[in-house]
Amino acid sequence: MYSLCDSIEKYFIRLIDNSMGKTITIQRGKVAEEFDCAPSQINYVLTTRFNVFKGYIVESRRGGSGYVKIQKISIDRLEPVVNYLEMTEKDLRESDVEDILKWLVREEYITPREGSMMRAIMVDALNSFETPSLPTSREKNQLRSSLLREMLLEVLKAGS
Amino acid sequence: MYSLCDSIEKYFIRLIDNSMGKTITIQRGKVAEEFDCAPSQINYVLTTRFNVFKGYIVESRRGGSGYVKIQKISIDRLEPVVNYLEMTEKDLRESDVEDILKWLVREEYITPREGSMMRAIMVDALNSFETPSLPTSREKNQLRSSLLREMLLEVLKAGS
DNA sequence: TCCCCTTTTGACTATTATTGACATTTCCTA
DNA sequence: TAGGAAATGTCAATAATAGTCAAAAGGGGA
Repeated sequence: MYSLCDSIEKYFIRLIDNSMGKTITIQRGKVAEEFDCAPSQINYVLTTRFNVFKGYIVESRRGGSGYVKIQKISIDRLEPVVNYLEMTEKDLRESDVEDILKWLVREEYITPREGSMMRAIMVDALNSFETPSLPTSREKNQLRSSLLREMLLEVLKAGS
Repeated sequence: MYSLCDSIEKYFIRLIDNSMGKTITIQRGKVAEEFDCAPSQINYVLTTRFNVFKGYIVESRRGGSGYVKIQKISIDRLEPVVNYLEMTEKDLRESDVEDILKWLVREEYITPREGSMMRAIMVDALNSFETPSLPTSREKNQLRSSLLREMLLEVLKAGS
């Protein structure tokens, strides 16, 4: 017994697999009309079935001639790293970040240049946070974790 | 699927890339007539697609023999952008950051991955980090601006 | 049956595009 | 030099999308 969102998911997957470049561009309203459902149902499907952890990137634009673009990406060797960061909500101390970056470079997940850039940016960002509010050490760790996670996610999206 | 302003944007980009000096001079009224739209539509396209964050400078003159000149900023002349950042009270919206990073990637000044990482820092990570003691939206924009400005200054140093 | 998780909907919000009325600037000519 | 013609600029209103969020509905297992 398929639910509505299962059907919509299958529909998108079929379109994507038949497309060149594994990318489709749709209009939310049109699809909602075809499936005779609320437009926000499409958002639900996108959020639950076509997010980056499932291997998809979604971009959209509102307004006249608005669209939703769904792109299938190849999840490469970065996947376990991102999964790790996603599963563990733990905060990262500065030394943790250093360790992880060294590991990422050693395993050639990222280039040395990227590694030093990430380190530099994270330090810069934290220093810039000094004013006007004073983040606690714990908040800084949270921020660090967040920065690293988002950077890796972006790299995953960008591919190669 | 393309909107009118998408078409006009493509038209300008084609003209610019085919031109010598990456500069074109057009007449607003003529273009509006070709595309059968309101003249102010052209201003809209210029404002949203050909601003300094996207790597373009627009000049114009009114009155008899008026014109609009669109110039692609050469990547080795980032000064206008940095100046602009300093003039606009160091307050950068997310979309400005995205635009400028896309531009730097497009011009192959940074790699897509590097662009993605910077984007992650300045957009995703800042947004995902919400605690009471931390920056307001405006403060975030200011932080963004200063990070981007530092980065551009680095690029300027390295580039020449 | 009851509970919890997923799905579905709808009201409200946000963003983008398009147009048109009106303002401003510059050139040309009487 | 004044005034009209010929351009571009500005701004607000409207239309056309998509996004968010919370509440209701549904479904499967203990």
